Amino acid sequence: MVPFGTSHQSIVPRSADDVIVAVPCSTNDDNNNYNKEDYSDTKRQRREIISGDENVVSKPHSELRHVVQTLSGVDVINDGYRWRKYGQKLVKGNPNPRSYYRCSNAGCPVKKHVERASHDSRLVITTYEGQHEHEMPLPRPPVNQSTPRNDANTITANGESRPKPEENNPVSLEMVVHLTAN
DNA sequence: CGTATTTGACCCGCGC
DNA sequence: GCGCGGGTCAAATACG
Repeated sequence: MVPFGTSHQSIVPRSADDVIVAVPCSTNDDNNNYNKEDYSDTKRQRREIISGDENVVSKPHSELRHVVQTLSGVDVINDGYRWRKYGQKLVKGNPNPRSYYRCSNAGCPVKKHVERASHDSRLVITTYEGQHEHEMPLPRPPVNQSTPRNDANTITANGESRPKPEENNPVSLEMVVHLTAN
């Protein structure tokens, strides 16, 4: 079903530099714990509640929250989906702005927030909310992508989709996925 | 022309 | 009750 809707995180970044390794940490967030802020979404729900009438009752909390930390130079991790930016905010405790994205697919409620670590500009924290119920639209024209990398990103259980850091991967890639079945 | 991005304003929940 | 902080919307603008 979805790329990362299960226990395994098959996030397949096809950007230039991202990674692939994902650690299914759900309990022990000690070492990878980067959440200085607990990602508390407090006022987030009000929208769904009032606009959802009562439909929301159907799915009280079936949204998964994936926190992906990527050590990379770019803040936009291309996971294969089309994201539309709908906001940006400067949050406290972090000099870097947080960007809000929504899946461009019709009917796809998935959202994601992207922010950089306050003390590590290379560390990008992407928080996914919800699950994609569709396939990767990937606007990529199937004409004849002779792209050397990508397309072969079929995540493997080994997480060996490493396309190959041919661009710039001076930094060690570290990615931590935090699944929160909320 | 259509789509995506940008930016400011508005709204809401929580803490004091 | 007020202020702060965070999240979302919507209009304008830029780009393909």
